[in-house]
Amino acid sequence: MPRLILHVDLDAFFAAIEQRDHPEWRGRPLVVGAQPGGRGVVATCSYEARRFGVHSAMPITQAARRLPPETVYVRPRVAHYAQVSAQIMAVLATISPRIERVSIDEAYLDVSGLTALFGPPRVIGEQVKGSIRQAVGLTASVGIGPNRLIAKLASDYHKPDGLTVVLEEQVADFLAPMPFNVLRGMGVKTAPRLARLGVKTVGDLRELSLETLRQHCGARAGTQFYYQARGIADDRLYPDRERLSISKERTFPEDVTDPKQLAETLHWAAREVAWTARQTGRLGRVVTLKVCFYPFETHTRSRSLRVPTADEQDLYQVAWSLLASEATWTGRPVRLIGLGLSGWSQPTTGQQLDLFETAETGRNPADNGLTETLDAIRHRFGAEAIQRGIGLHHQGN
DNA sequence: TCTGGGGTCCTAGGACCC
DNA sequence: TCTGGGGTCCTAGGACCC
Repeated sequence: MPRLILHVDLDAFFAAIEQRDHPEWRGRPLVVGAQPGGRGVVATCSYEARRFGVHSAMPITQAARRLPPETVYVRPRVAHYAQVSAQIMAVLATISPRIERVSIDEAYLDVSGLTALFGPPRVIGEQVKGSIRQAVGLTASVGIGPNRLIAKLASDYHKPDGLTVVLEEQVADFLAPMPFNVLRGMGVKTAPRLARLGVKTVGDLRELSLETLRQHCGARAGTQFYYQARGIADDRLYPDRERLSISKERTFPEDVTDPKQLAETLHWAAREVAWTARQTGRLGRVVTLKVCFYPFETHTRSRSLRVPTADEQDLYQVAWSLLASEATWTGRPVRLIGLGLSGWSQPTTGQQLDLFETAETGRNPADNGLTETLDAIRHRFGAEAIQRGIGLHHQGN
């Protein structure tokens, strides 16, 4: 008995919310993202803007050249979109409790057992679209298939406001004529490699042997593509996946060489990351510094701490020492700098638990109380340890 | 022509341990 | 003295996704 997986994807989500909230912007090209002239990209744009060839991830300068003067440009209001998203997810959960939210505007539902209650797959799809429209006044595209891949491709098949059902016996015919780069994991690096072999459609790709695919795409990805081309993919949901890392980064309007400005930005990132970590009850052991130079040359440096932390001073000091220990970076203009925390572990000391208590009181993360708490840990484990990021799992490091 | 910000996953080498 | 192979951790980079 094949499963029935439903994928729901809100149409031009950010742009649709802005047009919903601002009737005067309806029917006009609208871009949510960077301001024209700045550094940045299109996050989402309205269908009116797409008619000019503009799409997500397009550099804003390029988009602005294509779009007419009446175009509306707005900065993303992510917190607001997240609220709308939560409303939608709540409504979806009333249709099937087996739900996996994959991003702010996408979710999978396992609707395998629902045909007895609602009727055939198409009726379930209509129910999903109808309840979203009723709850938040937005349209969504829905795809239903025997697994995640087919459901996702089906929701992409008709946009916007689409509904596509692909039954198991239709999978092969559905896939064969599609451009092969619709497969998951087929990006700007891998696709050209296969295109050189003469592959154009999923049907073409299906002619390649497992060995050939693994040779050109790597063992893992190659195997994935082999099965995807045959419509074989995961049909499970992963509802409660824990976030594995927290990070904050900033691209400067113009490249920066001033160390003071880099330090300030790292301070800001450390404060934000530490705050989020504490609010979600996490202590991390791995601090990662990310730096990007002209022209888009990106580097990361990370250090594993012996004592997990969620303290902004710790994060800042580790990141700064990682930056400072790279002699060849000194003086180079920096385009982007950021900081991440990962490698969660349970709090092991009373002082660490105090961090969360402080977070729960809602006090400003810059509050000195937190630093005092960390001082206690420093005292217990050694100041040098925390200041240097302690790190040093291996001798001689 | 220029490329955000937040993520996940994979690969690969070296260290270390058994 | 010389040798293997597996497993895990750490680190850096890269591809990809929304």
